[in-house]
Amino acid sequence: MSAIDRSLVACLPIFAECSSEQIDDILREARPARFEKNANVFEQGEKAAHFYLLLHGRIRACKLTPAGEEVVIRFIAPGEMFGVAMAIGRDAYPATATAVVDSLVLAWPNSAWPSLLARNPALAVNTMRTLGARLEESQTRVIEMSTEAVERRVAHAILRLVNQAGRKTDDGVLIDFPISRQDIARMTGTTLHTVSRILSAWQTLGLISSGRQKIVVREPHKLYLLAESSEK
Amino acid sequence: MSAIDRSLVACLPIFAECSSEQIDDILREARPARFEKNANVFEQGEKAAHFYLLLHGRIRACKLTPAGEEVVIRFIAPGEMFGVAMAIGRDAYPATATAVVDSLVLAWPNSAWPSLLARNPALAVNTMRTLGARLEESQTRVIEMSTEAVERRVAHAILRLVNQAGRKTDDGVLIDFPISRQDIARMTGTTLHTVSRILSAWQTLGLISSGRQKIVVREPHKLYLLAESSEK
DNA sequence: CGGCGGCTTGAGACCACTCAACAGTGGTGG
DNA sequence: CCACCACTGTTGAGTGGTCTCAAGCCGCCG
Repeated sequence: MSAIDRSLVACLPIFAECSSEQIDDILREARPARFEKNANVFEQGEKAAHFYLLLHGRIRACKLTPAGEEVVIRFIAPGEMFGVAMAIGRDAYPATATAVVDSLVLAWPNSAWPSLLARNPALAVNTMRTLGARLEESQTRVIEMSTEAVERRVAHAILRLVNQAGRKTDDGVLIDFPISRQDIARMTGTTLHTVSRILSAWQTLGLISSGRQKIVVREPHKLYLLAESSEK
Repeated sequence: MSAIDRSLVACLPIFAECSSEQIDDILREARPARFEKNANVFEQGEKAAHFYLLLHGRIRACKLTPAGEEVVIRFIAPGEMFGVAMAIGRDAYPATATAVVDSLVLAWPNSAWPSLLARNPALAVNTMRTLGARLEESQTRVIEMSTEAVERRVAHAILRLVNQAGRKTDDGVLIDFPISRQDIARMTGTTLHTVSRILSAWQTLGLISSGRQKIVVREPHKLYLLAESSEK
């Protein structure tokens, strides 16, 4: 079991600098779990009992505002850790994690964290890097929302999705999981109506082609120019 | 020298769980430095050579967008670490750090980081908590900018400043460092004109009193209600 | 085949931005 | 010590991008 797992995860950045023995050691305490599409791995506010590594599938991390609106924090790709409340000193999950397609995860009990950390110093370094990368992405979003109009924000969000989940096809780059106008609206701080209008306009221009929960970017470079150009 | 320093920093959360010997050990590699008001401790994009702890004063962390606009990431209070590019695996500073009042910092060479970490496991844990707290604050800002109108965002920003830098006075709670309308605009993604109008309105209502680079919150509770109330 | 969830599109209203002019404040140098 | 200037803040008018409200379409699944 753990031999199979190791081959799946050994090359992940989170285990960089770890020896095979250390990785086996870490994996020994993990249990695999499957979650169906639309199932929650955990919910915001729930007491954190485990932390996770996504092996296969796609997870959406979502926060609920006091007013009841939902904001998409990020989409989690295979190979990423998530639900690491323990690492940042919290005892409840700060967001809700939902499988957007059938997903396979590894789950560690929180109690395993301190000893894993003590035995594997590289894990701490890698976790700090991961947190740093997420912090930068979050700050990038703050900056975009501070300075950019809606169309540019949507363009940046879609380009980010292309980087994280793009799959080349004959027509262009497909975002390789179901994503709705509403999802994009909740990532960019706008409404599904405005997103729909923008995507329709782009479709007319030939930049993308899209359908029900599906987006194919036909002209990534032109979309990039639209996202970065300072005029207009 | 290091004995003096230790008494200043021993109670900081970043050194929680560290023994006196460990703290002395950490401080031995640090050098104090002073920065005058408006001086930059470091600039965005500059190669990171040191990481810092603010002992006294106030630092503003600011990011410049490709289009040349500035966004205020945060204000750093005494006792906080900053410029920890090394910890998150970057070799350049991601933002510019400017002293908003005359400030005193401790500076460590980046080369000290790995050995400090190796010798003080608690430092890694505390750094992860710090990063986690910043990540949450950044995400909170994303959520506010996604879902709230400008007036509420300004209210939240000012309440945050009250928590971080509030000083009780006869008139109310003073934000204890010079802060302009422009600063608030760059924290909330709006313009100094709009901030000025909002603060003028609040002044008329008696919620605050303000002047040149000065804000006193007279009615924190009413401001809180304004920030949270779902109607309007 | 019916219903539901996702998507599209139009019309109107309004918040916040832009542009513009001016007033207070504090620091500086003659 | 006063005059000047740079910086900060105030306020008005007009505009436009985005939201809200509303209606209807499409495609999938039960």
